[in-house]
Amino acid sequence: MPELPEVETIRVGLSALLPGKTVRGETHNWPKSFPNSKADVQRYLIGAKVVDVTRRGKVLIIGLSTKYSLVIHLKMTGQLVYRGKSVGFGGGHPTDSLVGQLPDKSTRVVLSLDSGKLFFNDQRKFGWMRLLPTAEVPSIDFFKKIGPEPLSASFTSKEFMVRMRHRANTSVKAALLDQTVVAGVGNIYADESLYAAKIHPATLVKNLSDQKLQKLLASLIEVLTLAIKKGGSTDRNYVNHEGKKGNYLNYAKVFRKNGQPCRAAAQRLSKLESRAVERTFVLAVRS
DNA sequence: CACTTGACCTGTCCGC
DNA sequence: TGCGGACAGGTCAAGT
Repeated sequence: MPELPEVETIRVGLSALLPGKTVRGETHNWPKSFPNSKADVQRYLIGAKVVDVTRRGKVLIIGLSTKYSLVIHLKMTGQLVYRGKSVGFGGGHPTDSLVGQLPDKSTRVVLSLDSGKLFFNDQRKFGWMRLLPTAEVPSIDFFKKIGPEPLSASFTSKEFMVRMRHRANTSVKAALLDQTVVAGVGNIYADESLYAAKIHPATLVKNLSDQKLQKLLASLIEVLTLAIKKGGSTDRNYVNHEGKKGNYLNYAKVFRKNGQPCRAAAQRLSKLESRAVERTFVLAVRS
């Protein structure tokens, strides 16, 4: 679930907390969540200072003074929650938090730092965190094939169109979800940007005009920017570095609105007509 | 190369 | 109430 806006929210939060702090310990209870050897942990993680926290697509990268990095993919249900020692490891405010006392039963990895602990929770165990030499990070398979950052100033609509056209025979939604086309888009922001651009998700890319694709990119940028501003989306699982939910779904127009009347249609159509549009709308929400 | 499918996992919900 | 199955949806490996 964590897509670009959610991972970016965590990145900003951890950037304010971790740099300069030293890692004192690491424990994990599910090997796939942290596959490195004990020897590597001793050599490159314990005693290392956090240098920076960066992001590429949906992947978070914690740079270390040992010239190794912790590369983290939250996949569907991953959470990265920091609790300072002064605060203790108890839960957050009940209304805006989804996590209580930590560690909990979904905690897979705990990093101890001088100032507190970083908890990697992952209900479904799809996510992972691994130590890699910083210089090798860009050359792992995932990063070698990944597309450009949609919010980067150097990303042009021309490049977007070229990449989309390579997926001529797939649905436009499948193309948007393909990380080698554009980095960081998942289900929520694909649905929202397609709706904003008035494109049915099942439309084949080859049947979209250049103009439509340009509109789609503009919508995507708009949607992602607002989502970051609202701290990301919490559907069921996502929380930020403080364990708090995101607010974007209050602004979402279609994601998880299956069966509800179409707002755009309700504004300008008679009851009879809007009923027909509602059916189309429900179709459009399904992936 | 373009595209599809199955595997990886657990918690939740729905029908019987 | 308990129990099985569908579903949730991001990647990767292996398939056509």
